[in-house]
Order: sequence, then structure tokens, then C-alpha cells
Amino acid sequence: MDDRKLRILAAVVDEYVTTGEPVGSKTIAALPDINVSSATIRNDMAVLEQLGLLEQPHTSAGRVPTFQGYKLYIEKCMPGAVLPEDEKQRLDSMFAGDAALTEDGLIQSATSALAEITKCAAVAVNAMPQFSVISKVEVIPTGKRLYVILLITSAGNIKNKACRLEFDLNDEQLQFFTAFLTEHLHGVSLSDLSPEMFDQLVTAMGAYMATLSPLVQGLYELSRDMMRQELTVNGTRNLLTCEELKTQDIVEFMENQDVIMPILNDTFSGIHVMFSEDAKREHPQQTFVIGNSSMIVGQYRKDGKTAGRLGIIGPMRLNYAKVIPYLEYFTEKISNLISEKEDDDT
Amino acid sequence: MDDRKLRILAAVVDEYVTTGEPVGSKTIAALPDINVSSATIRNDMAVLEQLGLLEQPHTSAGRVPTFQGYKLYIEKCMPGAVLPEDEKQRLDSMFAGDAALTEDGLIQSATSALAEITKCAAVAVNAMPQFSVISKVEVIPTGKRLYVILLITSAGNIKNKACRLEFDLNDEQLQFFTAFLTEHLHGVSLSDLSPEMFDQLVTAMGAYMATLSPLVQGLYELSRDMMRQELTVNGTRNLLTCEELKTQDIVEFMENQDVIMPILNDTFSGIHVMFSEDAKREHPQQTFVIGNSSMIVGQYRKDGKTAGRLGIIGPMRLNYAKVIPYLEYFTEKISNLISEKEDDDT
DNA sequence: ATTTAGCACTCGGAGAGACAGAGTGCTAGC
DNA sequence: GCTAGCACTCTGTCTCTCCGAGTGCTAAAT
Repeated sequence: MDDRKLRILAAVVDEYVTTGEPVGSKTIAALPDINVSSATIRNDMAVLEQLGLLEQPHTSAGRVPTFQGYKLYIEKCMPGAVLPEDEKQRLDSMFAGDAALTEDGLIQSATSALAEITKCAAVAVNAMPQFSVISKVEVIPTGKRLYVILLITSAGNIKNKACRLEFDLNDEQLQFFTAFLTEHLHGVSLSDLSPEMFDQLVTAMGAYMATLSPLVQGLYELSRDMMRQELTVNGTRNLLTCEELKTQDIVEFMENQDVIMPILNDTFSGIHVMFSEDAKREHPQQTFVIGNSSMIVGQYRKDGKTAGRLGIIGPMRLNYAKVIPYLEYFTEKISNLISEKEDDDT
Repeated sequence: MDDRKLRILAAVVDEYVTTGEPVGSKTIAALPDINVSSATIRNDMAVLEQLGLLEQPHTSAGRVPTFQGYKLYIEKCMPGAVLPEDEKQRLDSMFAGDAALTEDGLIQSATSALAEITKCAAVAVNAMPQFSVISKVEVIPTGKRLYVILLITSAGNIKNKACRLEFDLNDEQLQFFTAFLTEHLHGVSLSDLSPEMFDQLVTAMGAYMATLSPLVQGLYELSRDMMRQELTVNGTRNLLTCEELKTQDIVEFMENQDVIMPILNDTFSGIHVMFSEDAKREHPQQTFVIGNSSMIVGQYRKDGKTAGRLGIIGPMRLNYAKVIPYLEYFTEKISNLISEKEDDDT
């Protein structure tokens, strides 16, 4: 694979990404940094096609990169751009204010900004919420026989759930129950909460239990709910304007976003680009992927450990050189902000 | 407007709604309850066209109802169907469980069920949250200098917000502050919370205020947040499969759903059908409506007073006779469930 | 006074054929 | 090993024609 062929591949990708039209040998010959004739380029392109890096929609059309072509491009030819300083500042300003206080807020800001900038869908999952620890449990009466359970974890997640009891509790009972829960659950990690553990709680409580079991049940469901990885998707609508993606596929994805979870969780470190072809091969059990799409995934970290993933879903024909630096910057930014918060805590 | 013409109009609407094709005189003549020849029908159709109730896409095509045609149909000709008993039971079962405990849950269940059944988008707004009353204020420490404010209203709404302080509070300060807030805010209606009121709080507190102002500020923002009418939209994706709606319009709507708020709030009682033509005329300041769409809106009530609105957005070519009974049933159901909850409370 | 049968007319959509243009592969020469 | 030139291929577009569905009108029938 000689250098000129790589340059031609890069030129085809760059050109195709911006115009969306198959690119011919003449177009490439006209580029300033290519100093050979169109005929030479035609020969090289024929070789690149043999190698499975380019393809022709039909005999008399120009060439289009295959997903393997994109892969090689990203690996070998892509200019490793860094965001200009003023752009970084613009992005930083998006994270000012309240949003930066919680991981949820950060994820929301980051995905919506990414979606906006890249005109793609942006996705995020938080990893391993099961290792966070209960920092507060509270039961709050909100109406006749109606109670809200409030659960807060060390990671700053807050969830609540409404429960209806058979009988009403008086203040004393409520205080006793709250104290009881706090005593037994404070500092316990979510992953340690099991039905067995709740059974123990029930026996420990004894007499009260007849009336309070819906609350304990609700608490358990709430903890399950908090343990679930949360998928955030933003800007799916942007995909509707790409002609190379089928509307049908996008709608199906909207209806069933969870299918991408296993694919997202697949990446281990660094930025990883995956095409729908890869996804189909590596996740054959997955009934569905958006055809002609690509997914770029990075990790954000908390104190050095992967704490979640941030990614972009777009058409395969995507300006990777532009998009990847943004994704890198955002993952870095989130990592810093959530680790900083942790520092404050200790 | 003689009876036969109405029957023909109804036939055109029914036929067009199911097939999506312009309907010709022969098709109608073949219907069992029409006993005149196609020529007669042609004459009548020409009259209906003169009246602006039907139109022809082009000279040699069949007729299609205009929005005025639909209007007359809904008003005069539509069979007033009632849902069969077993269907009602199926819907009722959707409202079992936790969802029925909060108004939010009900709205979520109802809109997603409506969207599913009608294959349209379902929307809801709650009305007048500003008249609900604060039933609980709590400040909960969740990290170093990091606090969560929790606000619960009599209507059962729960919201929280994270705040960062300059300094940390000790337990005593926290208790004092919480007690202070409860004393001054418990039972106060959201609409009475004004910046002035918070100014008074600030002066009443005196010394503490330097450190606590972010919390008071956060509380104010939280109350504003709770007062906002909340728009719930479900199933917008269903609209993408209607060819008569422009994808462009739908995407624009997804990006800016709030535009329908004033239109929703327009209806006063009963079921109301509004077409995009109407909306354009009556809300000229509104920059955008989905072309060729219709919106059907009903109210749900709490103890007799309108407590919110539930609606369907779909193409103008919609099976109104099927959809409207569902909407009626859901508004009735929600009214009963939230009023029942209220009964429990008192 | 309506209703019906018959007929000429209109228009859109599908299909066939022609044509221009872009791009290729190949060959022969530099 | 590169380039110029040329024949070839394929698509998209344009035009033309034809078919069929549906209408409006007129004259006859009820």
C-alpha cells in the first residue's frame, strides 16, 4: 500500500464526505496536492477497489468509500485535528451553571451540544451505577395513604416513587421507619440490595411490616430502577435529514433505542468507530441496526476508571476528522468535571 | 343541504379515510345504502364541491374532502360510536399499578396508549399548576458544599434541584434553615411565590443569608419550574409514516413542540377538532403548524374543573369516528382517577 | 322536476425511446 | 512507471404516446 494510494483514498473520502456524490478521477487530479494525471489515479483507484476500500455504485460512476475504506482512512490518513482555543471556550461556556452540578446534567448538556454540532444523534450511557452507595432514604407523606419514597446516592442521583399504603402512619411510626431504613441502608451499595436483604429487613421490623410492605417493595423497585444503566439519546431527529439513512430504520431505532446498549458497552478504551456492518457481524442476535450508519464511541472517566460512554450515531458518510475531536473534547471535559466533583467530596 | 348529499359526503369521507385515494362517483354508487346512479352522485358531488366541502386534486380524479368537509362530517354525519365493553376493560388494565398514583403517571400512560391505538401523536398539558400549594420543602446535603432542594406540592408533584454553596452548613444550620423555610412556605400557593416574597425571606433571615442565597435562588427557580405548564408528547414518530404530512414539518414540530401550547389551551369544553388551516388563521403569530394535520383536543377535569387537556395530532385524513371515542374515554378515565385521588385526600 | 344513460373530453401516470454527460478501462506512446 | 486518447458503458432526463379513470353535459326516461 503505497503512499500515493493512501493520499488518493483520503482525497476520495474527503471529497465524498463533503459533496455526497461519487468522486471521479478528474476531480481528484484537480486537487492541489495530487500531481499525477487522472489516468494514473484511475489505475490506483482500480487497485483500491480490488482491495475492497472503494466501490462503484455503477460502471460509469465515480468511486465511493466502503466501510473498510473509511476504517483505513480513520486509522491512517485522517488529519489529527485539535479544536481551536476559542471553540473550546465556547464549549466550556455550555457547561457553566447548574448543569455541571450533576452527572445527569452534564450528560444532557453534552449530548445535546454534540447533536447540535455534529447534526447527528448523540448517545450516552452511564456505567456501573450499581457501585454507588445510598446516602439518603426518606419517606414523605403526600396525601391520604399516599407516600413518596426518596432515594439519593453518593453519585448524586435522586429518584422518587409514589406508593399507596393500606393504612396511614402517624408521625412517630414514620420517624421510626425512616430511622430504621437509614440505619440499615445508609452506606450500602445498590448492588448489595437484594430481595434477600429486604426479607431480612422485613423480619427485623416484625409487627410494622403488615402495613409497610408496599414501601419496602417500592424501595426495592426504586433501587433496581437506579441500578439500570441509563441511556440518553439526543438529536435522533437530525438523522431524518440524511438521505442515506432509511426513515424506516430511524423510526425503528427511535422506538427501540435500547438495542444499542450492548454495542455501546462493547468499546473498551479510546475512541472507537463502528459501522453498521460491524455491528451486524458482531451482534448477530441484535435484530436491528440502522443501515449505512456509523457509531463513534468514547469513554468518560471518573478518577481514572471508565464511568460511562459518550457517542455519536450518524451516517457512514460523516466528517470524521471534524467530529472525532469534538467527541474527544467532550469525554475529556466530562471526565474532568465529574472527577473534580468527587475531589470536593473527599 | 339535503339528506342524500350528507350521506354522499359521509361516504366520501369514510371511503377516503380508509383508502387514501380520491373517490369517484362509481365507487359510491356501489355502496349498499346508496340507491341512486353514479350520474346523480356526480351532480351532487359537483354541488358539494361548490359548497367547498369536497375538492378534486385534478379534473379527472375523484373527490377528496376539504377540511370544511371533515368539519361538517364530524358535526352532522359521524356515527357516534361507543367503545365496546371488553375494549374498555383492556384500556382500564393499562391504568392499573403505580402509574395511576400520580397525575404525571396517568398522563404518561394515557398519551402512550392513545398514540399506540390511534397511530398518531398524543399530547397533554396540565393546567394551572400555579394554584397548587407547597406541602414540603427540604434541603438535603449530597456532597461537599452540594445540596439538593426538594419541593413537593399538594398536587403530588415532586421536583428537585442541585445547588452549590460557598460554604458548608452544619446540622444545626441546616435544620434551622429547613424549619425556617417550612414555616414560611408551607401551604403557600406557587403563584404567590414572587421575587418580592423571597426578598422578604432574605431580610427575615438576616445573618445567614450571605451563604444561603444560592439555595433561596434555587428554590425560586424550582417553583417557577413547577409552575410551568408541562407539555407531554408521545408517539410523534407515528406521524412520520403518514405520507400526507411532510417530514420536514414533523421534524420542525419535534424540535419545537411548545408551539402547540396556545392552540391546546384554546379549547374550552368538550371534544374539539381543529385543522391546520384553522390554526393558521386563528394563531397567525404562530410561525409554524404541521400542514394537512388535524388536532383533536379534550379536557380532563378534577372535581368538575378543567385540570388539563389531552389531544391527538394526526393527519387530516383520520378515522375520526374511531379515534374520538377513545379520546373521550381517556379524558373521562383520567378525570375519574384524579378526582378519586382527591377524595382520598380530604 | 328528478333521475338516468350515454358519450365526448380531460388529465395524470406508466412506459418506450432518444440523448447527453460523466466516468471508466484499455492501449499505445513517452 | 506515467500519460494521452479513445471507445464503451451506464444513468438520469426529456419527450412522446397511450391507457384508464373520472368527469360534465345532453337528451331521454320516470
